[in-house]
Amino acid sequence: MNSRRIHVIRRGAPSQGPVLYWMHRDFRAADNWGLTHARMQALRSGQPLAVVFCLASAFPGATRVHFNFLLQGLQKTAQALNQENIPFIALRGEPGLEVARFAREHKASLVVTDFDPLRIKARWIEDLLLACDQPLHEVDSRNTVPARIVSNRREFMARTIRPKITRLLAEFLDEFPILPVHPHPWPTTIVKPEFALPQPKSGDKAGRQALLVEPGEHAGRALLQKFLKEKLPFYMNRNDPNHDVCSNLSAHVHFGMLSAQRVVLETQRMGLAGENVDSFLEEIIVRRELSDNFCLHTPDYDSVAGFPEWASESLHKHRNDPRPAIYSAEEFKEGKTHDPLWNAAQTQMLLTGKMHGYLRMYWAKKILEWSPTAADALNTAILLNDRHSLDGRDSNGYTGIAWSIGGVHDRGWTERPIFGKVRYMNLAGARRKFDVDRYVRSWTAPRDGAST
DNA sequence: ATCGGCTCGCGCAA
DNA sequence: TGCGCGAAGCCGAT
Repeated sequence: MNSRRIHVIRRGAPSQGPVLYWMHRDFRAADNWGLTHARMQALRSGQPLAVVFCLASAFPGATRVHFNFLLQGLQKTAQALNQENIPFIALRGEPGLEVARFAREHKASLVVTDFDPLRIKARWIEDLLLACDQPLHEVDSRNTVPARIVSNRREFMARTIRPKITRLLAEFLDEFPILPVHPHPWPTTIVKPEFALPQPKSGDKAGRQALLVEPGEHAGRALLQKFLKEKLPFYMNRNDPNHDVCSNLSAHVHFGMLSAQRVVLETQRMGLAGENVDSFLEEIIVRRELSDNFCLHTPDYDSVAGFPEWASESLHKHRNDPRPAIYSAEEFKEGKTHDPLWNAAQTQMLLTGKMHGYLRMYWAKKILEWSPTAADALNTAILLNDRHSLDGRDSNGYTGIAWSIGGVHDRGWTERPIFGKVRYMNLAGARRKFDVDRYVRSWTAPRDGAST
């Protein structure tokens, strides 16, 4: 495999001892460069290999629905690893500390882990570095071209990162190697991981509906096949939420149950081409890379401090503009605004764990319009998305919301109240693009006590 | 239905 | 230094 995918965080003299792969972003056994690197190192040194996962006791914003999706997927991943003679070890607690403890106890010679630009992951990795002496390698399995290779600074917009990615695609869009079943068995008995899966309470619509999505890496590949065959030909309708043409892959991709690189390879293998394919590849390659680039090079990726200068100034200038309405966090959450389209989008997210791509922009921009300040709006949007979207707590989410509210990766537009020069969107625009009333009818929450 | 203006700054050509 | 152009638009003129 291309050694440029490997970012050495801590070097170490070669030593005898098992290799650990600490999985915390790319939750899959297949198409995983981090696991591939760990396996190849263990093969080379003739050592056993284990995959270690630690269930964080506290993961801000995550809910039972998220944990269910993750843990059900991990059961499949553990089975797949078992076929490869690689044990899957589930720990619980503070991830960096627990993985370090495990590495010390088993005298590991190397720890390999996933790349992730979010702050919480940087803290976990710092914890691990302080709590053990093992060398640590980080591998970017989330992006086709590793984020650290694409660019070493914050990119201005998609236009500036696109040529940098395109130049490197020939080098990094390669097939994942097939490796032998691992020949060196783990020396000690592994307690089979037991995930206590909290079941949705009866009457918990959100929990039930979100779980109708089949989790796991096999399900992710099946969804991909279905999308490429049945929906991609109609992808020109992607901005119409009444059309079921979106990939619906974001939850699987967010949890790393499906590799973005596999998506690209599979699209190519099927010989697909044309405008629809170009649009889809732009999303799965360029926009994803841009999101990781934004979070990697913007410490305040979830704060107004991360907004570009022109947008911050403009929003500040309009901070005292009268708002047509101000809603509390609770009113937003319950979908109790005056705008039926906004309420419908919010309801769709609450019930299914996802929101249509076009509506995400509209939804976030209206939160800006109906909040006391841009900072309040950003907090509200991030809180709701992290908590209720299955693909929340992802660089994509922080970047998309920063685009909507703070003009990140966008340019200025006609100055107007509240928004200043940040791009404005309204109901009239939505009506021009699709049948708003039809969408609203399909996602109007039934009132309590109403018959169905 | 379609067009131009709004508005900013990067990256490239010169 | 000048110029083209961009992550999803709006609005008024024609």
